[in-house]
Amino acid sequence: MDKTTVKVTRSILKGAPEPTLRRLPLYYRLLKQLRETTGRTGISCTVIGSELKLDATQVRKDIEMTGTVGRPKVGYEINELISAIERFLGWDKITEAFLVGAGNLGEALMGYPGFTDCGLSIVAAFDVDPNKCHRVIHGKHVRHISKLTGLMRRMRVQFGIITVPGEHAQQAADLLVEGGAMAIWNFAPVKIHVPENVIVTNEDLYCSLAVLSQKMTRRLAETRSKGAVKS
Amino acid sequence: MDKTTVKVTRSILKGAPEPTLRRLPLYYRLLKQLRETTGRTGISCTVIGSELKLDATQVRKDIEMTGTVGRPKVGYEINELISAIERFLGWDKITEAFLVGAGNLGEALMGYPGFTDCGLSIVAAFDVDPNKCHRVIHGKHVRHISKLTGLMRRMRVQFGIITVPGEHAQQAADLLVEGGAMAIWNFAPVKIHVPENVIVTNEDLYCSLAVLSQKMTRRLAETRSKGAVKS
DNA sequence: AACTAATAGAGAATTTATTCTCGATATTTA
DNA sequence: TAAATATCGAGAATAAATTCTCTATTAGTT
Repeated sequence: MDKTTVKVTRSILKGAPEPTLRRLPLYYRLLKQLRETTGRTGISCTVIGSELKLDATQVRKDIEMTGTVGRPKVGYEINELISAIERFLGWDKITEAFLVGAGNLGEALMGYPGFTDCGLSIVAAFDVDPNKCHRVIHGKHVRHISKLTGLMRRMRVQFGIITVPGEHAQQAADLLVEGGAMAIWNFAPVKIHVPENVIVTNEDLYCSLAVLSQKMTRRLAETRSKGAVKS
Repeated sequence: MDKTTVKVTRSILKGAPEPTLRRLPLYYRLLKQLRETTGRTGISCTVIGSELKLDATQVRKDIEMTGTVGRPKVGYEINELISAIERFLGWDKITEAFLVGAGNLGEALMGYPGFTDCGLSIVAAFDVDPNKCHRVIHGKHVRHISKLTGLMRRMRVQFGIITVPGEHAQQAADLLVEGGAMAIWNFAPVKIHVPENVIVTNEDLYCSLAVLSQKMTRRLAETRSKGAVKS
């Protein structure tokens, strides 16, 4: 068993570091785009790095996690790399999802292009508001929330997306858990409590905003002091 | 100049580490909630940590960045801590923003509760589609995109939010830059190119999805092998 | 007033992530 | 064919983030 195998095995056992996981989609998108727009079949870390303004070694280590091997002087096969990323992230298999909260955000997600590439298929949406129910948005039915648990069990859907207002997020989570959810993608800006075996990822806008806000604040402080402070 | 002062100064000069910045809003939310629902005035890192399932020392170091000092055996003043976080992130000052793309996602953001707490005020939205213009959503006017640059300069708005489909994101960014944007919050899943002095933060759903997808994939692999593989 | 328990704060130790360096290899060019 | 060059892959070095350990301080308790 060579070194690469060891690393790949570890990546499967312990999972890739989160920073790596968050960069893989960037490579994925770039690769797909290159495949579409240009005719090239190979790519090197150097090029990927300069396109995305990342260190080439970092790109190489990330790619290593997916198990793809390259060739000196040439780089990687674009097609092979794309497949490897899909396989590594589980984007090669279809995951069906229920969405709770058919408001604007929910509707936006239902029409989100490219989720298909990630194997994510939102099969139905649910809402408490009867006015929002019985509609069809982007080809998906919106049903009353009371139907969620039953349908979820029956259809064996294991993935839930929460796009309800914060104050109802916990209820939504409870229903999804009752329906047998294995994972929940929570867009509400609240911490939801679920059993330990349920995976939760929060999409918290305020966390990103904080990063941006502080950068702006520091930039403003710099310009105010006429560039005296260098970072 | 004591040690704390040194650290705070550094946090102003170099900025806090991103992981810290992303955790501060979690504390902020918890503190606000505690202030509203309970009558307590003080809080310790231990409590914050156990509430949010974070290490107490980590919480303490994060708080240290904001310049707040606590008292042994007691902890921190909730009010003081809230203000310190607001000040540190720049959430104590109002930032006016223009939003480009009045689709579902844009509409969702316009109605997002709590942006006010972060000092973020979306003052107007813009769209190419004439059908979407001249409406008022959540009290904000939607205007035609052709008006963006002029209005932005006139009103001295320096913050832009992009919620257009990926294929138009670059155009939107160009307009915002032309209008004098200092910072852009990009919700389109594409890399936008802007001058170096413009701050960009991407809200890329695919990056989060990648983290979640891989966790699910690994979980499925574990259960398939009947728990033989432990992480 | 002494004792106990809880906590902040400082600094060390550890872990994790990123970047650098070098050798091996494949491709292209002279 | 030989030389030059770009790249991967491995490992070392560095940097960043997290966690641990200890001390001093404060509030409550006996």
